[in-house]
Amino acid sequence: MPADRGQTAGRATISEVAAEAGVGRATAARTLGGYGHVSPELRKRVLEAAEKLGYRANALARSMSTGVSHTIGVIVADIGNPFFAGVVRGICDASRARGFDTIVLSTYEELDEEIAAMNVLIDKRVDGVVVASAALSGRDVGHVKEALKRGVPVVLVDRAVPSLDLDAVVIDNRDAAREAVERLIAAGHRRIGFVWGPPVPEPPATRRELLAAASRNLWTDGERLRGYLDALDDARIPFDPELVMVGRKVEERVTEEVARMLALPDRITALFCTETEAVTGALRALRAAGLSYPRDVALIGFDDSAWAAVMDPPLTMIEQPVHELGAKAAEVLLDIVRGAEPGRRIHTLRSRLIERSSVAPPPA
Amino acid sequence: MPADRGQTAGRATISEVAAEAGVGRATAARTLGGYGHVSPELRKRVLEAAEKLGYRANALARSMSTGVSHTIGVIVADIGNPFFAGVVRGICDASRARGFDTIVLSTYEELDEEIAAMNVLIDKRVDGVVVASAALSGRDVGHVKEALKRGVPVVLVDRAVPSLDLDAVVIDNRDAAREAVERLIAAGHRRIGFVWGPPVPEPPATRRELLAAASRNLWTDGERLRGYLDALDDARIPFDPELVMVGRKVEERVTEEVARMLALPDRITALFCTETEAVTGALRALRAAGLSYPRDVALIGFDDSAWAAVMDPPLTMIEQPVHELGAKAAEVLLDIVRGAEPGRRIHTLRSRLIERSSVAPPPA
DNA sequence: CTGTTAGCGCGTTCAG
DNA sequence: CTGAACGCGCTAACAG
Repeated sequence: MPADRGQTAGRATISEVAAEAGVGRATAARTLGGYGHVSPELRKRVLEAAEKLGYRANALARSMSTGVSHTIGVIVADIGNPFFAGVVRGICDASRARGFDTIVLSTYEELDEEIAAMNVLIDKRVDGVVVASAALSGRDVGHVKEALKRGVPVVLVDRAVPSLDLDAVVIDNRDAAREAVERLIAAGHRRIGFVWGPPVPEPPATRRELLAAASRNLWTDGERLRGYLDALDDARIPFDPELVMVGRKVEERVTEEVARMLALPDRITALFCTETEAVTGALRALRAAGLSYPRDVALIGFDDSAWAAVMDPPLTMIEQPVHELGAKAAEVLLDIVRGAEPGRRIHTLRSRLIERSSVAPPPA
Repeated sequence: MPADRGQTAGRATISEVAAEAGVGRATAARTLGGYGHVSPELRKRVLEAAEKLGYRANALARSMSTGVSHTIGVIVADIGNPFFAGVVRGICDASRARGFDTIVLSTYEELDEEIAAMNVLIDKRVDGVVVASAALSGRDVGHVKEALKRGVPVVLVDRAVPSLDLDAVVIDNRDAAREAVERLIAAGHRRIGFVWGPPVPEPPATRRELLAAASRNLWTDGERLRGYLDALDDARIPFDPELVMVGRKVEERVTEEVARMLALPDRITALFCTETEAVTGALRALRAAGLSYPRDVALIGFDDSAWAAVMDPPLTMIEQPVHELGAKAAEVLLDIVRGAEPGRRIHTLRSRLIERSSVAPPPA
C-alpha cells in the first residue's frame, strides 16, 4: 500500500516524471531545472510527462542542494504602518523583478522580536535580509553580527546603525528636519515645538540630556532632533526643553503634549512633527484648543500622503521616497547575494519638502 | 580539504553537534528537536555542544522530512495599500502567535500575477494560503483549485469568490454600502454619486449593463454597488448611470469623474466613495470646483483612517475591521492546517459607519 | 548527450 | 534509552 503521506495528491516528483518519460532522473532534472543539455527528443518526452503529471519543482529540496533559497527576509517595525508598507512594497517589487521572494516580519520596535525575527530568517536559510533596525548601541547588534557570521548578508534600510559597518539605504533625516525648521524660522517663528521625541518618562532638562536620551533610541528620531537643533542654532534661537515632546509615541500622547505646548505662557507658534501620527495628533490638539493653522500655528510634518494634500488648507510636508528606499535596499542586497563585495556605505536618497499652505508668519 | 561550500562559517549541523557531544546523531536530533526521550546526562552534553557550536536547526531540511514548513502564504493586491497592509498585519500577528511565518506576495489585481504567486507558494510548500483574490468567474479560479488539489488549504479574505466553495472572511460590503447611502438619503439627498465603479471604458447605459460589468470585476466593488442600488430602490430614487464613475481606478480619474458629476445640469449633492483614493480624489474635485462639504455636497467614504478624523470638518466614514479580518482569516486557515475540516462558509465581520460631520442636507 | 551515484540536513523506524 | 540506516526531492559530479 503506497504510503499516502499527507496529501500525495498531485505531488509528482522528478523521479516519477523521469519514469513516466522513460529516462533517468538526471535527464529529467536537467530539462526541468533548465540546466545542462538534453536532446530535443528526450526533452520533449520529459516536458510532456511533467505536464501530464502536473509536476512542480519542490523549492525546498532545490534549496537544500543548491544552498540558495531565492528568498530574502525583511524585518521592519510594523508592516501595518504606511511608511513601512511602502518600503516593503519597494523591496518586494525589486526583489521579485530579480526572481526573489520575500518574507516579512514585524518587530513593533521590540529588540527581542527583532532578534527572534533574525533567527527565523537564518533558520529558513534566506539568502539575505534587509532590516530597519531598532538597534543603536554596539551591544544591541549581536543578532546582526550573528547573521553576518553565518554568511547571511544584511543591508540596513531607513535607519543606519552607527556601530555597524554595513550598507544602509536612508534619507538625510537631519538635513530634512533642518530644512523644515528653517522654513518655519524664515516665516518668523521662534517658538517651534518638536513632536515625537524620545520616549523618556521625564522631560530632559538640558539639551545634553535630551541628546543622550535620543541616542538611546531610534536613529531617525535622533537625526531629526539634531536637524531641529541645527536650525535653531543657526538662527541663534535658544533651545527650550519645554518645546519637545517626550513620552510614548502614540497619537493620544501627541495630543496631550501639543496641548501643553499650546498652553505655555509663551506658547508655540509652529510645530514640527516627525511622523504621520504626530501630525494627526497635533491637528487634534489644535482643534481642541480652537486654534487653526496656519493662522494660529504653522505646521510641517514628515511623511507626505494623499490626505495631506487634500486637507484644508493643504499641509506642507516632507516626502520620503518610500518605494525607492525599499527598492534600492533590495538591489544593494541582491548585488551582494550575487557575489558583489558589500559596499559598507550609506546610500542617501533625497527627500523633498513639499510646500503647501500650512506655514504662515506667527500671529502678531 | 573540507569543501567550504558557500559560507560554511557558523553553519553547524546536527551531526557535528552529535560528534562534539560524543553521541549518535539521533540522540542529538531528539534533544534538539524536542521529541523522544534522552537521558539528562546526554541531553546536557548535547545542549552544551550545540551552544558551543552555535547550532541552529535548518528549517528547510526539517520541512523536507516532516512535510510541513510552518509558513503560510498571503496573496493580496498591494501590500503598500493601507487596507491590505492592515489585513496583512493581522495575518502576520495571528499566525506568528501560532508559530507560523508568513510570505506575502502582491498581485496588483493582475490575475496572471495571482497565478504566479500561487505557484511560488505551492513550490515553496507553504502549509496554506490566504488570498484576497481578484478572481470572480468559474474559469478564473483554476489556480486556487490547483492548490487545493495539491493539498494546500486556501482561505479567502476581504473578497468572497462565488464559484469557490471555501472559507472566506469578509465584511458585508453590500449592507455597509446600503447603510451609508441610506444615511445620505435620510439627509435629503437624491442625486448621489457612486465613486470607484467598474473599470469599463464606456459608461454603462443601463442598470443591467452596469451590474454585468461589475460582476466581471472585484467582488467588493460589485457588492458595494449593489448596496448603493438597494438603498436607491428602497427610496424609489431612479438610478442614473451618469452618477457612477467608470474608468481606471486612480485618484486622477476620480477627480475627473467627480468634476463631471458636479458639472451636470442636475448635479450631485452627495458622494459615496468606496475607497480611500476615491475620497481624496473627490475632495480634490470639490476644491477645484470651489465647493465645500458638507454644505455643497455631502460625503461618505470607505476605510476610515486617522486622517479622516482630523479633516475639517471630520469625515463620516465606514470603518473596516482590518486587523481582525486578517487575524480571523489566519486562524481559520491554521485550524484547517491543523486538521480541522474546512468550514466552507463565509465569516462576516462587522464594519461600522462612523458618523462625523461630512453629511448635511442638500443645498436649497 | 545520458544515466548512476553521492550528498544537502533532518526526522524516524528498527534493532541493540 | 541509544545509535545505525533510510528517505524526503533535488542538484551536481562522475562515468559511460
